[in-house]
Amino acid sequence: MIDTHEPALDAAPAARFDTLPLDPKLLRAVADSGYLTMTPIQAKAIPIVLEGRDVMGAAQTGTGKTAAFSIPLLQRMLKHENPSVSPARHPVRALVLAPTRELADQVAENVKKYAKHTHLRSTVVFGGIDMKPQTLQLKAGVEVLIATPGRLLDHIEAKNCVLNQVEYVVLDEADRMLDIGFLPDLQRILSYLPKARQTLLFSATFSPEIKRLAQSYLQDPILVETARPNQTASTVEQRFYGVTDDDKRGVIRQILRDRSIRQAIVFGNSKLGVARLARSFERDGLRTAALHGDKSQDERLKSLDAFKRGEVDLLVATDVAARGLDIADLPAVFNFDVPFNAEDYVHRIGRTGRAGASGLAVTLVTRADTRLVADIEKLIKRKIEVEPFEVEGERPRFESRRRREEAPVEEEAPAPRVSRPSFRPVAPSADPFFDKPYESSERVEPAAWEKGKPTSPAPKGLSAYIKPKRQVAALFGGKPKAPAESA
DNA sequence: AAAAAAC
Repeated sequence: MIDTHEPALDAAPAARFDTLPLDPKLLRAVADSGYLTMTPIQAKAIPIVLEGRDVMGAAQTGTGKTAAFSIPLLQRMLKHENPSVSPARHPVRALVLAPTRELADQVAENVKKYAKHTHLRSTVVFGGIDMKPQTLQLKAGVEVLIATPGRLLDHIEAKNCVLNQVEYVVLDEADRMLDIGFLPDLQRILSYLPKARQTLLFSATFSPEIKRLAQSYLQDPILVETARPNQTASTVEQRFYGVTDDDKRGVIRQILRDRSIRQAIVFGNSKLGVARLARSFERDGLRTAALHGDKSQDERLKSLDAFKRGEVDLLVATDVAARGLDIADLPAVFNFDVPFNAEDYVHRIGRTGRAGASGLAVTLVTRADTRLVADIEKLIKRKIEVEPFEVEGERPRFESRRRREEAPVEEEAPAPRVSRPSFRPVAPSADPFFDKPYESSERVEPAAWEKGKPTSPAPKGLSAYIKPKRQVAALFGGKPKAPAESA
């Protein structure tokens, strides 16, 4: 298990929302939502957003980033009406972009909640569903538009919305939005917006490359971070079990049973794998729903809703569910596959342990995952111990059959065995890297973000993505594979 | 080794 001790970074008593210079309409909505005090990211970011500054905000998963940008933006929109435009025309004044449809939907729900006592209208547009109702909403006029990139471009090109009056832009899960897969769409969208605007970037993970790239989209920004970047919530118990592929399903079932886990998300790396895994759990009698990009949008929303309502126990999902989704009191997350990007590990396990609740995150590790685990270890700056797992019951079918041929046995209650992917746990390392103290930075001007880095303009485009060569830790006690062998 | 986001 990972040492989750965190230094107390924000010892000051939590400030209340009603100490902020907010319109009574917004304070009432906040109170309606049941919120009294601010989380650290909210306490730090809201005053700065109110000042009109560009912000890059980094805070742990599940600490209220959505409210941290939407509440102060609504306040600014109430206070600074655009005098050149009649309010009756409802031009889009604030644009929020999110990387998945479900997340856009969730953000929109929150914005609506905070704006409900104001005259400000909002709507959400994303792909996979009929454009017409969205078009009608847009033509009726909205001040706040929440969107995924592809569908927004469709609406822009169809002239269903005009974005030349946008004063505020938010990139939720900003590091993903600036990722190579989204960047072209993002740049096209930004090209339709006025240059003079306030831009906010929020995420739980920001790599140094992305931080640098992000600066080219911000003006004189302030970095707000409330914990060491890329940090996982200290309330989440993280475990890594070394297993074989054949044992993975059984291990999950066993943990669910042994720990009496009510509900969990199981993450897989591929759509096909997730679909198969979901069917397998279904056959085992678990109430299961699948969520991935090959499902219709209708099915996706139904799966998520059923899970949130507690009608299904297991949500088997790709990384479409990794980021941002707020599922109340989710007790556990399983990584059936180790994620390809270490950042996604942080986001996946961030679905549990939200808002200070406790949670369990189990990652199943096979011998082939050595490098990926080393990447995670490096990102979260914590020593990872891969533990052996004691499996109850029979071996997976093909193995037990083979064993029977060799030595026929009178099978009674099968003895527990250890799932052994033929590696040994990591030896404790003396690497001081993992115990580096965290230096809190409340207001850091961009130049200081990258100490010692060249002060030349931030690189635009692909050069920002060239990562340094990854180092393979001798995680399983073995040597890194020779190139000839790995082919 | 993949996923996501438009039709």
